[in-house]
Amino acid sequence: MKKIVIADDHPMIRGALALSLAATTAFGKIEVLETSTLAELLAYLNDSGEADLVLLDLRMPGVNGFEGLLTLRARFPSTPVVIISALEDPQLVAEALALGAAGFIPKSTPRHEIVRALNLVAAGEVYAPPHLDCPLTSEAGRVDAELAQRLTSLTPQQRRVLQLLGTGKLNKEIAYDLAIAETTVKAHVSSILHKLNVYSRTQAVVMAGRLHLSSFADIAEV
Amino acid sequence: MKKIVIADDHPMIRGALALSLAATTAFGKIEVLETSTLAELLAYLNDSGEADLVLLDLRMPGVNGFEGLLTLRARFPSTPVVIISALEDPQLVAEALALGAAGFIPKSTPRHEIVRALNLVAAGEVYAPPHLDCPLTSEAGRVDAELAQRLTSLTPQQRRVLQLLGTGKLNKEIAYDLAIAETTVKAHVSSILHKLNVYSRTQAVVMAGRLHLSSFADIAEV
DNA sequence: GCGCCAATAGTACTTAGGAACGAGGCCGGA
DNA sequence: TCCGGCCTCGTTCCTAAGTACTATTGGCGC
Repeated sequence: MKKIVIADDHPMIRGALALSLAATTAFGKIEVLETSTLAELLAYLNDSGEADLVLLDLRMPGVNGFEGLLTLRARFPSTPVVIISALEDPQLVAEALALGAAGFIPKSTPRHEIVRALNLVAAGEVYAPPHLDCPLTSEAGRVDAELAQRLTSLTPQQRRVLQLLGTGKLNKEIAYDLAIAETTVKAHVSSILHKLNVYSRTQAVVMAGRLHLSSFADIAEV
Repeated sequence: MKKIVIADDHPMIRGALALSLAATTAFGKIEVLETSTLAELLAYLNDSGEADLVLLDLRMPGVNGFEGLLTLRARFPSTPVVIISALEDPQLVAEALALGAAGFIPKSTPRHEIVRALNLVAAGEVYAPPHLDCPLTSEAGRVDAELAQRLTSLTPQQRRVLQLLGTGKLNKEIAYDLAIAETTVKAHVSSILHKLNVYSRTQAVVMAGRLHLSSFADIAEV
């Protein structure tokens, strides 16, 4: 019995995805749960242990970018996450996959294709929309792709630290939040700075912040 | 002879605005210049002194949010800046005006209304799209409005410092860039932190970064 | 068992950040 | 003319940040 969680603030989308899941054979017997906020999703995973798959909307109340994906990858590294999104910017897809998403399914994808995608993911493969031309080499996304590359080189705990860094917290506060010593936080921060090739926490925050939102800003203008 | 600069990366828009300017009587005799990048605009203003009006597109290559407006307000506080934008989110308008824009003209505005808006601005008034309902009280924009309010309380030099802070620069680097002593930079940073009601440069950067991009992210999802 | 790596944590050290003073110059408004 | 705000710069002091080591633990693959 596989546990699959759908996280999307739009009930209609959740319903459609649940239908597609029901039509997917590769998972065998499945149990589908739905949540409408990131907090709800995290609370559930914390209580009931890791799920076997998470379908995550990129845009949820209170979470604009890849924060949700990053959080999930950090706290539950072994749980595959498929990104669901109304947007299908190649750069966005590239970043999502670089950040460890197991797939990227635009909401405009036809049902049968969604089923095919889910079967792929169930088999451990990575799914990307086929009509997007080689996303990783798109010229505009090169910088972000490299940035995403660097972010993926972070360990789960380091991602947690980076996330808290992004809220402007002090090392001491981060240590308290993660229940570890401040020296350990410093060790993580040093490692993060090296991996991101910057020399101050502020620069690290700027880089991370860019990834969270830049993709949206770039396509906001019609 | 009034000097007016149009900054927009789209030639068609520039042309349309130039036409509207030609039909505007309140400025008297005018000289219209066009630039397609923010850097070009700044270079021109640096060389030839302040203009009498700048029409600035919100979305230019390399500048996603209010960075251009902030920069202009910081370096040339007495030059009125009218924001041109394809977007007309009330919150966006509120923020732009709070940041000192002399007006906000959506690209969908009909020609005669643009002329009316420019006449208003020429008379020292502030123009906002009339069909947007009391932008400053929109519930979702309250936080950002307050934030914008705080940012406007910064002095021009402090805005310059904040902008450099936003790139992750050290105090020493900021001092070098602005050709002032590091102690002076520290004084500015301290003042900025007080005004923004935060206690570290990183938090200040996060706040500023939120304003630059949040509006775009909030409306990116259709 | 052995080696690798993430995570933890410690010590010692240097530098950056920031607060809290004071103080002088400049400029525009009352 | 005086006052106040902005910008400048200095001193002193404390804390936060970051580096450079070392070391232990536990998991995971060979």
